[in-house]
Amino acid sequence: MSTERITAGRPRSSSRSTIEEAAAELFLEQSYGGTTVDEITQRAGVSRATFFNYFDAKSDLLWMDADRALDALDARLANGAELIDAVSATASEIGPERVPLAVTQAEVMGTGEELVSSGLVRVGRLVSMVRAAIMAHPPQEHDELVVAVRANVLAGALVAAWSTWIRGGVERRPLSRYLDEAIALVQL
Amino acid sequence: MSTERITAGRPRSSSRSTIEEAAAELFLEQSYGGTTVDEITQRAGVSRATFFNYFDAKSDLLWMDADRALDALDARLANGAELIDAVSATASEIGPERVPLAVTQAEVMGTGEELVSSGLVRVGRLVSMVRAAIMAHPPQEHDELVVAVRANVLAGALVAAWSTWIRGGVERRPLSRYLDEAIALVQL
DNA sequence: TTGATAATTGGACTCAGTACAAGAATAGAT
DNA sequence: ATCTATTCTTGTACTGAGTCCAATTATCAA
Repeated sequence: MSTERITAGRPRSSSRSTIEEAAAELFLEQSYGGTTVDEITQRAGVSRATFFNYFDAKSDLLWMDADRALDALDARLANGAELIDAVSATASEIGPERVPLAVTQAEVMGTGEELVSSGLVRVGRLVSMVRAAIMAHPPQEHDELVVAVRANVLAGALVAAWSTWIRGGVERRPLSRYLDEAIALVQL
Repeated sequence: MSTERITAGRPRSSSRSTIEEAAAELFLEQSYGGTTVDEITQRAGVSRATFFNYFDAKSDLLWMDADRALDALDARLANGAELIDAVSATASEIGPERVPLAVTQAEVMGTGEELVSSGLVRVGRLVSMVRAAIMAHPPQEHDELVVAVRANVLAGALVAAWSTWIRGGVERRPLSRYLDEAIALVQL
């Protein structure tokens, strides 16, 4: 993946996963907003500076699962996979337990501004990826507006599928069902 | 609008517009990221606390035009207007000069995380409004996924139109042309 | 003049995120 | 074993956004 060690040097301790676990615990106990980075690193037995070696922002902790999925999608697209195929393949790796902390937190603490905006950052990333994929497979379309609309529409459908799947609760169908249905709705 | 005075009390001085103007100047001189709230309020001749009486966040200053447009759209929808009509009417009020500071700032300082996320917050607001409007005029559709897809798709088309219009530069056509075209692309 | 109301202000505070230099742990080479 | 390059880790100091609140000030109405 991204964090592959190449040469020698001081090896990473298990800091990353330790931090993730400490954060998950604390968020359950105190909620996201009620937990400081200091508390997380203290429980993880790690210095505060180390936290920012591993995460760009506290809100990254809410979206680790989503980010990993987006990374996987990105990798497939970089390999030249067709967009819809790449989406399907990535979705098939997302089991029912892969509900981002952000969602459980939203239920507990309402939809804070930070929660919304950090989540929308991921949507923005998805839109960028979709647009790049569309432009890489140009079905003779170069009109700026048409490309922009297609990218936003497709990304919007994917997000709708994903969020509906999330809200489906325990008895929901697999994510791929929702995706197929959503994509069918926007295929002209 | 929203800030109509009803009863007595100390009247607002011209703080809001003074702050907006000071901020616009400073952003041009120093860029958004290079300007602190302190500097803005100092130039505006106003206390720092007053700034946060008028704005929830520094990034609000980047999106004042967009927020006003969204307010106008919201008001029309609250009055029961049809979604497409409300969008058209609102768009007709947006002249070629109504390019948010965010866009000019993006050209200067690249697409910073804060710029992206604050902008996407507006997209989120638009999606919410579109979804509410769709559910208020139910063409017998109650399936959660279908509603979510429609809302995201339509909002995505609107955003695509708007951002393409923005990027069109000086010689662009009126915003309503872009919107009509984008909406036509997603009308089934 | 008096009172109610609401804007403004200063000041202290919390916390996320940045910057950087010093220290610690490893692999590989000599 | 020792040295060296590499890279993770940590302490520390700092900036700046956003919150909170009590005190002050400007206006309207009675």
